[in-house]
Amino acid sequence: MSWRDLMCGEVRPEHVGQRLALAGWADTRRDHGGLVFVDLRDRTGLCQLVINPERAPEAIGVAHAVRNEFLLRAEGEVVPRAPEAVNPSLPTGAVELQVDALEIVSRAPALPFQLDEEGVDETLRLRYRWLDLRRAKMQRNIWLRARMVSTIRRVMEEAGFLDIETPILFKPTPEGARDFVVPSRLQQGRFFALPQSPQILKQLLVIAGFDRYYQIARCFRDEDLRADRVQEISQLDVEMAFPDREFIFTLMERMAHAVWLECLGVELDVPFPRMTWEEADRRYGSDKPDLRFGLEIEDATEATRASEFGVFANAACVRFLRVPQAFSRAELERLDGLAKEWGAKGLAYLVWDEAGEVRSPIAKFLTEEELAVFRSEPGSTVLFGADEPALVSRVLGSLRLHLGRGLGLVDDEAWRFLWVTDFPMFKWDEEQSRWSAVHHPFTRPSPESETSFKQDPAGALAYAYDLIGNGQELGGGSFRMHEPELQAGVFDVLHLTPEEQRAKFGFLLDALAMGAPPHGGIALGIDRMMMVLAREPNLRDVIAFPKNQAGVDPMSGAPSEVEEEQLRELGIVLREQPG
RNA sequence: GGGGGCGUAGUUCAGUUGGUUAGAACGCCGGCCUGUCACGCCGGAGGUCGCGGGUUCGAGUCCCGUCGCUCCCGCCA
Repeated sequence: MSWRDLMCGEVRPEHVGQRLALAGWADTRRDHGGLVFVDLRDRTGLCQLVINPERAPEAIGVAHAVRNEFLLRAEGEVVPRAPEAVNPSLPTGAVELQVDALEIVSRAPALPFQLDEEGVDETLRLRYRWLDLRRAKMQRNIWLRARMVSTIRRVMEEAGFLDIETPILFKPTPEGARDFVVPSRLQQGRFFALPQSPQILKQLLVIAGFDRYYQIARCFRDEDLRADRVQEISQLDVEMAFPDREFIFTLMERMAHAVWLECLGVELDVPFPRMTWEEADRRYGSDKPDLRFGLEIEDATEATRASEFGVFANAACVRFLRVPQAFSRAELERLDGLAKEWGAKGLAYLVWDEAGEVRSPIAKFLTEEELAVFRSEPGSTVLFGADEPALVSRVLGSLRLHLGRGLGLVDDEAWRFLWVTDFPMFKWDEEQSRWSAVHHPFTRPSPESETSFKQDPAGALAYAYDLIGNGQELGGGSFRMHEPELQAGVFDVLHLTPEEQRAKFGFLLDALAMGAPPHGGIALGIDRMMMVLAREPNLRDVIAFPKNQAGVDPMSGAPSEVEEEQLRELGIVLREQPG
């Protein structure tokens, strides 16, 4: 029998009467009335073995040696459990295996942590990842991930996309994240960079005539980590010639629909709604709005233009949130502190108490007409942002998320996807005092901005789109520039000199000049999508062997020092001895 | 680079205002009972309170430093 046949936990009522060989890790062992019971564990749960001394005398001796996490192999017959013995709240089910033969395949010491315990220190879990991965939740997540990837591949192949690999050892990219750098032994003093994304390569593939490319690509960014950010990710990378936005949206919707159906049996509503970046920013204060709850931002800039209250009258933008709770002074002070952390000068508010009366230090500055605009349900609070539009968006958007979660407004059962479109093309980089690309420097301006972006970078829109799921950015894409002059024009705005352009991606400019078709595509983060699908707040729990927040693998100890000989071969001298 | 939280038994945690021999649960070891399943009962082992320094008659507890983990900001085209 194959290993697959052996996996326990798959034993179901329809197997009654069948002879089976099962393998699994012992979860618990109990002796009772001369019988020995062993629970075997695997991904889907537990299966109980019953070892009867009359039926299998040798197996009793073996069973007595069994400890938790011993790997066992048992042969026997699947029998129904006496109805009165079936406790539906217990995981071992309505059938059990009457054992004829039992074998200890592999032994184990007492484990460094208990597999059924929640909240075990993550370093410990990562250090003994092979044990951690045996736990039901991790088994489920890794299985879901495999199904997701296989479904994605199926949908992409059916749509005629060709899976093409691109190099891991490549070249530093211009902007964006820090590169992981790899020294070259054969070319001493020179370095590869690991790709942050196969962006340029996939464009070259389409230019080369592979008009529908996809890849589940590893991407690397040497930036600080977060609960939802790791340095090494997988992304579904897609590019096509003669792109059509409707085609790409429909394809991605079909893909997400198939993944959710295949993995969870859930039917997503497609097509996904769409929203321009401007609308998302205005109504949700975010470019990745979480639509699982309301609490939309409202505008009062015009309504307070002539207000007695100078803060409102003089602000470029006045917006507000109606929160269905009358906050206390202490709560308002905490919120004020948060708003200041996010850059606000302060947080003006109106509290509508249970009697429908207003309580607020600013109420006396507002006219009856103005108050009428903000009148809300008794027992609610109106929170204001009054400043530059970008700042108001950021503060109210952050407040909205904070309050939506804190007040339990988020519908945890919901799946809310949407497309965000019409992003700005450039943003002003204060530190370097120059324009930088919002998306990436190969993103095409929208048709309306194509002729105006050089004169008006601030107003230029990109032919770009993001896919959002439950408030997480799942990925994004754009149409690219197949005209070298247009690409060069964007580089100009980004202040890349012609020399820099040549040095960094002359090969792309050359390719664009040799008969490039219109092209565009999208990239979706597999890990992020898994986080949403599995409803995991931590990306590391959907990755088999993740690194910790310091970028270290507690299991292997990577990154580690190398032999001096290796450094010599690479021509590398360390400035300081580590440690 | 910055801010918050945490660090006590194998694990998860408690530990009062600084005060006797640092506790619980689970796990582990031994025994008993028993168609049991979070089994039950009895017994046992197990601790450099992250590390270093300081204050004090006395520090798990207070102070300083340091290390590690985690969450967040910066950063992540």
